[in-house]
Amino acid sequence: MATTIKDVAKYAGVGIGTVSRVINNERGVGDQTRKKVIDAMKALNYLPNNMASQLRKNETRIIALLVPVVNHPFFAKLAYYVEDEADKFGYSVILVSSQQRVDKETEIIRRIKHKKVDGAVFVTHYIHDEEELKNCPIISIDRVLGANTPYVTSDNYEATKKAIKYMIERGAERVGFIGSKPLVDSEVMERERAYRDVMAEYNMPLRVVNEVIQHGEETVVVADFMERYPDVDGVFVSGYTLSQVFYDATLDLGKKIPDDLQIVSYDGMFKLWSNSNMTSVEQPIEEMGRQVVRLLIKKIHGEETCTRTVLKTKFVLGTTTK
Amino acid sequence: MATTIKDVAKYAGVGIGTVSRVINNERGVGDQTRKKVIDAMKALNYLPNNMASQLRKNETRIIALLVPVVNHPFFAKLAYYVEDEADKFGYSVILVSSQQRVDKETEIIRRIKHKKVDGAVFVTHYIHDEEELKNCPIISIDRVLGANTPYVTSDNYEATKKAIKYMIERGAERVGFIGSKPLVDSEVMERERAYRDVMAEYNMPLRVVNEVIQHGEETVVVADFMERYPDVDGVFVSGYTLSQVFYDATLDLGKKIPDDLQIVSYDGMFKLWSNSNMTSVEQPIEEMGRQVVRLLIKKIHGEETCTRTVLKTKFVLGTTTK
DNA sequence: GAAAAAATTGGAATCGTTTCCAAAAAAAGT
DNA sequence: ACTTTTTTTGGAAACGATTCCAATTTTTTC
Repeated sequence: MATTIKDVAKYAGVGIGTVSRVINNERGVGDQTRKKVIDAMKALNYLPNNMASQLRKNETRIIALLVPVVNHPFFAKLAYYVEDEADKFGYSVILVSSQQRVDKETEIIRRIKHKKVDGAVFVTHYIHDEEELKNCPIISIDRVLGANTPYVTSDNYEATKKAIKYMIERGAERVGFIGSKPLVDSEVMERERAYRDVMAEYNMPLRVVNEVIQHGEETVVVADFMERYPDVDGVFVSGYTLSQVFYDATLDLGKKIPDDLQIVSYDGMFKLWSNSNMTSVEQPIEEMGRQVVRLLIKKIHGEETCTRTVLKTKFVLGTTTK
Repeated sequence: MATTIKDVAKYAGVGIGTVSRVINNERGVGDQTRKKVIDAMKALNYLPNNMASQLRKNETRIIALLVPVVNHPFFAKLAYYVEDEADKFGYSVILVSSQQRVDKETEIIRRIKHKKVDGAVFVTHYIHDEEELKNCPIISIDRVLGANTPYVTSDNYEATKKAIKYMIERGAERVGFIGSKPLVDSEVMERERAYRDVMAEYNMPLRVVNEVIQHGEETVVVADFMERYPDVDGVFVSGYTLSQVFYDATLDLGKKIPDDLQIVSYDGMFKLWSNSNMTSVEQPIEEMGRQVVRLLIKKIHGEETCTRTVLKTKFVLGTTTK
């Protein structure tokens, strides 16, 4: 029953092609004609049917954003900026939380192939057949998915080096590293490499725990770390959840922060307490979100994109370092 | 270049109607024929084009979820459950953060009318022309949008009453209420009503601050409250952000919680500190998310739905009450 | 003022499904 | 064996836009 382009054409006394041209703001329509059409659209309360134009143009103008969980400051902020940037280009975002389930990723790939979405941003960490990803416009964050999948990341190596040296300069002598190892090849692993390099440079022994951590296991891993290295006086914590758990655990152990123990985190929680916050490497979430969208749209349109985009982090001083 | 239903039909040596029936799992196809078609689909690596079937069926199988911000535990969790439930019915969810902008809401209504989405869930708080919402499948949370817009809410009145009485039973004598007033008619206002009723019942004077709070103004409002009522020994805080700000502020003022001052929040933050958490009324987020989706899908299909759904909250004891 | 070039216009064909109707085949009833 | 009923099948029409080409009109050029 809805009014279609035909109704508008008839009402305005023009052809459907002309109406289409007016809708899409194309040039090549006379001024009076254009006005007639616009008036007709108003009079009939016409709204173009998106599904029809999608079919004809073969694009949905929808992208999928796949995150492990929505309820996490990093992903939530990322989702916001992705949505905001996509909107600027006329794209909507479908948000999917993989919640540790591989099938969700495969499902998104399926949706791309079914033309339910035009492309996707992957922030999750599962393994895929490289073949499966062929011709799928996908961009990932931090993670190396294969030759045809560009990714955006932050300067993990340099930022970690700087953070650790900062603690050492402020007196830390027994420096540890605690992290959660990603399942797949990811830039996140650069953090451990940076730590090892700094330790070598200063001739300090390694104090590392960096395993694949299941959701909920953080407490155990942290306890394990503190048991193995009870003498640490400076720790680099990789990741938001771990840093939160680690901080709480050290307080429970009666450590004075930062006097007994300095902490720096990568992507750590900013606010700890009324007047205290963690010294941390802050990722440029906004820039990451916007970049990833711009790259994806380029890829959707078949343009060339650079495969690796590294963005600068910010070192934010808090109260967990001297 | 993609394979279409026609290619499958030709390959299998059947009509396109038959193929369509197989795709949609309809009955009325002979067993051998069905097998032939399935084999053909596999052989040709056929994937139905969603846009085409959407156009024909006049449905997108997409719903929009409009929240004020994604980066907020309540909305993030809600988003997760909405997505999960929608997925069960074959719907995708487009997440939009209104970020305090009215135009985003109007934009969603536009998208429904353009058939970009089938319906929407509104969790935001702006005012709309009731006429504009006619024939738009929309469900809201907490908020009364008009006669044709059903909503889901929690038992605000009863839960608040219970929470306040709990503090009084544990010795609170000067009880206050601090909240953020919604812009539109909302069930959230029941909380203040409950507070006033309890105060009347116990013959206690009112200590209320409940205004429309712009984002970022919370600190000022809390300071204002503490200045006006420095003697409070029990406070009900409505809402997540406020409860966080309020708790920090009272600590800064040197109050001992819960000895000097008891706090209960509605939808407050659970974890405050390593071993402390806030006593609060916990909303049944999962149930709210799932219900809202089921109602919306009913509405999309033109079925009748009840206009007001009230779900039970849970009173969770923490360390901010005696 | 005629010819050439440029701008405007109309509408058939198309995108890839679903849906409907009529025809054919199979099953059931007598 | 011949109806009658039921099940299976094929394919035209439809969904509502865009895109292209040819036809028309307008503008420019000489």
